[in-house]
Formats: sequence, C-alpha cells, structure tokens
Amino acid sequence: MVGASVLNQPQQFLIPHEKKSPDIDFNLKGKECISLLKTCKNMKEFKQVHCQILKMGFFWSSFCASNLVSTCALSEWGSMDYACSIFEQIDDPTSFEFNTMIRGYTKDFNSKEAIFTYIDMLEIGVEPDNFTYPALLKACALLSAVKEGKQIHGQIFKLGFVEDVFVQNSLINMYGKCGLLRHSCEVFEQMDFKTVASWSAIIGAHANLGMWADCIRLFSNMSQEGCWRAEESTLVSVLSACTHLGALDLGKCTHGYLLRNLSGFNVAVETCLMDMYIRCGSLDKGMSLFQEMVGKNHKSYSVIISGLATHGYGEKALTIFEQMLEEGLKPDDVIYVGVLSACRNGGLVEKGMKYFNRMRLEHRIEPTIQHYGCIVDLMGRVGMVYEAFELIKKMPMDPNDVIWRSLLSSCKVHQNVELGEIAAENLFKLNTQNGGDYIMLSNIYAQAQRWHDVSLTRVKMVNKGLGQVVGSSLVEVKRKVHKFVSNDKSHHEFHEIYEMLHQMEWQLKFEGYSPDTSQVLLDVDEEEKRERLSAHSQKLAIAFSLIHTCEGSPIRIVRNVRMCSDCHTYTKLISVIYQREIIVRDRNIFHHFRDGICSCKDYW
DNA sequence: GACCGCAAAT
Repeated sequence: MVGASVLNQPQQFLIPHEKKSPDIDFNLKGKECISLLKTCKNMKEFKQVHCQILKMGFFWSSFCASNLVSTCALSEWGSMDYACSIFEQIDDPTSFEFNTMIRGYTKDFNSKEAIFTYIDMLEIGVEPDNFTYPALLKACALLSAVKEGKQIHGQIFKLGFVEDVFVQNSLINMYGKCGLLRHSCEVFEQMDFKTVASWSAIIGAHANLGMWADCIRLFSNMSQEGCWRAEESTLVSVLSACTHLGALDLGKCTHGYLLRNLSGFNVAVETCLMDMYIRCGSLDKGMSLFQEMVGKNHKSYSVIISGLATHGYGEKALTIFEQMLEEGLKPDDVIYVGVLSACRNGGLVEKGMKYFNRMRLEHRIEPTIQHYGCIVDLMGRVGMVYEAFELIKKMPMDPNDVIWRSLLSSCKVHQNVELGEIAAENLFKLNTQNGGDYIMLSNIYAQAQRWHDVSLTRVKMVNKGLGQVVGSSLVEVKRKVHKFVSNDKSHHEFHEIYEMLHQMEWQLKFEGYSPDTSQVLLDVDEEEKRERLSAHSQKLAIAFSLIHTCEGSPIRIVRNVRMCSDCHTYTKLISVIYQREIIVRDRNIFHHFRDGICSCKDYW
C-alpha cells in the first residue's frame, strides 16, 4: 500500500520501504520507468509512480531521477515546487537536469528562477550544452532581459555554440522580444542554413515592433529563398500584418496557403483569419467563417461582436451576444466592451443602458473605464452631452483622455461651446501631447464664428510644439499596399492620379458637390483651401484605385486618422457616380459607402 | 541504456 504521508512529502523518499505490496513491480527497469511516467495524467498519479520508483530504490539509476524531474517539470499538470524537491535530492546533477529545470521555470513564466538555475549550474561546474541556451534565451526573451541576453550571447560565442541553428533561432527571438531588431537581423543574416523557425523568428521580431510591411516582405523572401513549408505560427504573423495594413488580397492568399498546406486549423488560427477578414473590411467572409467554426470560444465571440459593432451592425452584434449566452458561455469584461460599442455605433441608447446595468447586476462585472467610455460616447452621440458630463463626474475612477476626448468630440457635433471648453480644459491638463485635441477645440470655436479663440487655440498648440498627425490612407492594389498622404506627389503615377482627381471633381460638381472649406482651419485664401481639400489622402487613394481596379469592384481604404466631413460627403457621392462600394476603415469604425449612403449614418 | 531542444496568435 502507498502511504499518504509519502505522497505529500517527497523529502521522505529515502526511507526504504520494507513491506512488499503485490501491486508494485519491484523489477522496474529504466525504460519501464519512462513508460510508467508517460501514463501519468495528473499530479496524483505522478506521486504514486514516484513512490513506486522509490520503493525499488531511488538511486538504482540516476536515469530514473532525471525522468522524474523532467516529467514533473515539463508536464502540463506538473509542479515546479515538487520538481525542485526531487532535483535537490540528486547528488551529481548533469546538464540534462539543469536544462529541464530551466525549461520548467520558463514554462511557468518564472524566468528569474530559470536564470538563477543557470548561474547555479555554472557555479557547481556543470558544463552547459547546446540544449541549455535555447531554454535560457527563451527565459531572457520573456523577461526582456537585454543585459543578461547579451552576456549569454557572449558565452555562447566563447563556448562555440554559435553555429547551432536552434541557438541562432533563439537569439533572433530573444533580441526581437527585447526590441533590439538590429541584433536579430545580424544573427539572421549571418546564418548559413535557415530553417522555417528562423524565418518565423525574424518575421515575428518585426511583427513585435509593428513593422508590418517588413513582415510581408520577409514572407515573400522566404519562399524565394526556397523555404516553402511555412507553418501556422509564421502565417499568423503574416495574417496579423495583413490585418494591420488592410491588405485583404494578401490575407486571402495566406488563407489559401493555409488551406493548401494544413489539414484543419485550430481555433486560434480560425479566429485570427476571421479577424483579418473583418478588419480588412470583408465582414461577410468573416461572418461565414464564424458560422462554420466548431468550438467557438470567448475570443471568437469577442472578435465577431466587436467586428459587427465596428461595421455598424449593432443589432446583429447583440443577437450574437444573446446566442453566446444561450450556449452557456459566461460573458467577460472584454465582450461587454464589444456589446456596448455595438450599442454606441448603432446609436442604441436604451439598449446600451440596459446592457450596462445587466453587466453589473446580472453578470457581476465591475465596469472599467472602457465601459464608461462607451456610455459617455453613446450619450454624446445622441446629444445627451450634459448627461454624459454628469456620468463622468460620477465615475469611480479618474477620467482619462479617451473619456474627455469623446465628450469634446460630441460637443463639436452638437455645437456646445460651453461643455466643449470644459472637456478640452480637462484634456489639456492630462498633457497627452495630442495636437488633434487642439484642432478639435478650434473647430468648435470656428463653428461658433469665434475666430479670435480659433487663433488663440492654434497658437497654444504651436507653443506646445504640437502638430496635427499627418493623415494617411492605405490602399491595396494587386496585392501591393500603396500609401498616400495629403497633397502627396511622391507616387510615381502622380500625374495620372491628379488627372483622375480633376475628372472626378468635374463629375461631382454635376451632383451638386461643393467643397466644405470650413474643414481647412488655416489662414489661407479660399482658393488654396479648395486646393488643399481636393488632395486629401483619401481622395488620392480613391483616384488611384479607380484607375487600377475593374468596374464594380469594391475599394478598401485604411486610414490612420478620422476622416474629415468633406471627405465623407465626397466619398458618398463617388459611390453613386462610379457605382462602387467604398469601404474605409478609420481608427474606430468602418464606413461602408454604397449608393450615396454611409453605414455610419453620418456619425463617426 | 537514454530522457531535453528553437519560432507561436485571436
């Protein structure tokens, strides 16, 4: 029989057991020990096997001890405390045991202890091997420990492990995670033989820093250099790059690649694909992926709900949310942000309030500042600016810049100078260095014809050394992403683009369009205002797409800042004249322009 | 006698 006290106290395992038990195999050999350990599915079973091995004499073979440590340290159900107590009983630990301990600590995100284990190893005089460094570098990557990482790189060099491809890949990753991309690239370029993991690591390093265009460039180099067998993880980085760049065609190719090379995806990849389609503007495709998905989890629901919300389908998002509840999944705070933003984007005030209360009372979720942000925005949107202000005052936390900016923007739409000034004052106190906030306030003054305040605000902005963020528009044509900024003349086809722009304007005039020059708050004459307005980046991107895409195909644009109301009106008319669906993603939502109407119902 | 590796997301 196995005693309970032994089960719970590993330190007793040196006490020999005298009583023989019929269910214990006393002829346990090394290989059998491994196969026995492999059958363990939890800590309880492991402890039983542990006892069984002890009874036949623990130090019969150090091999048994090694395997006990590695099973306990590396299994899903394992415990590092327990592994440690076994490890400490080993008289002459080898590099194998040390490596196992380092990996185990790293797996538990206890990178500090992993590094200490390595230091112990050196002090005891155990030589690290080529298995030691990948494990250790991973620990440094998790901690973003640049100093340690560099020191270890030096040791790797001295000990001659620098040619090991696993070590090289780990170095690329470590430097990437520490933000030292240049070092990652150096290691990568010096490699004689690159594996899929090397490419994955270097692409991942660029993805970590948001260098999306480089991710895609590297991905295409990868196949050119003969590395074809990309794996899920590589493609996830690529998909993520497509998502950020709004590169739908490339995302579709990646999807195809996944379909051709893998049999069945896991939920994470499916959700990632769904997110890519939705955030690249193809809501339909994302929706059908969602419906075909088996084993939907919180993340998948979260992606679809906030996706529907950003595309302006508030009601549909709420229906999916109800479905989720029916399936027995418990909502969390993230999903509720999606739900409340669905109400906000759809202008559903009553429903928004209802869900806000339900979140607190029924699902016992404490509202975070994001939830309050949604409600403030929701109230502001429908003109309840004073109510929104009251709510801000009652919030249990200090309002942040997002909250005040939201109120400020509502005050602009509903032309409320008094509250706008209060919102701006609070916003400026937070010192977020956002030039756009000053522009917003000066817009409010401009609408009220208070020109003196307009110029005062602008002077303040300049004195603070702030400027407006340069607005840009991305558009993908033939799997290549083109970027335009206002008045851009750097594109090699700029003559054709400006020619197209003139044609478009000429046709727009027939539809009764006249540029809304109030959007240009510069001290320049009317003619120059018109000039500046006519070459906003979004208009350039539309002109470029009209030249290069076939009739009737949709145009998808990704913007870095909110579009001005002139661009909004302009795009609505273009969608009628050229019979195109134009989908514009700005920082917050999607605008679907079709037949002269926008899905945002003219509120954004 | 032989046990361990790198890259990895929504």
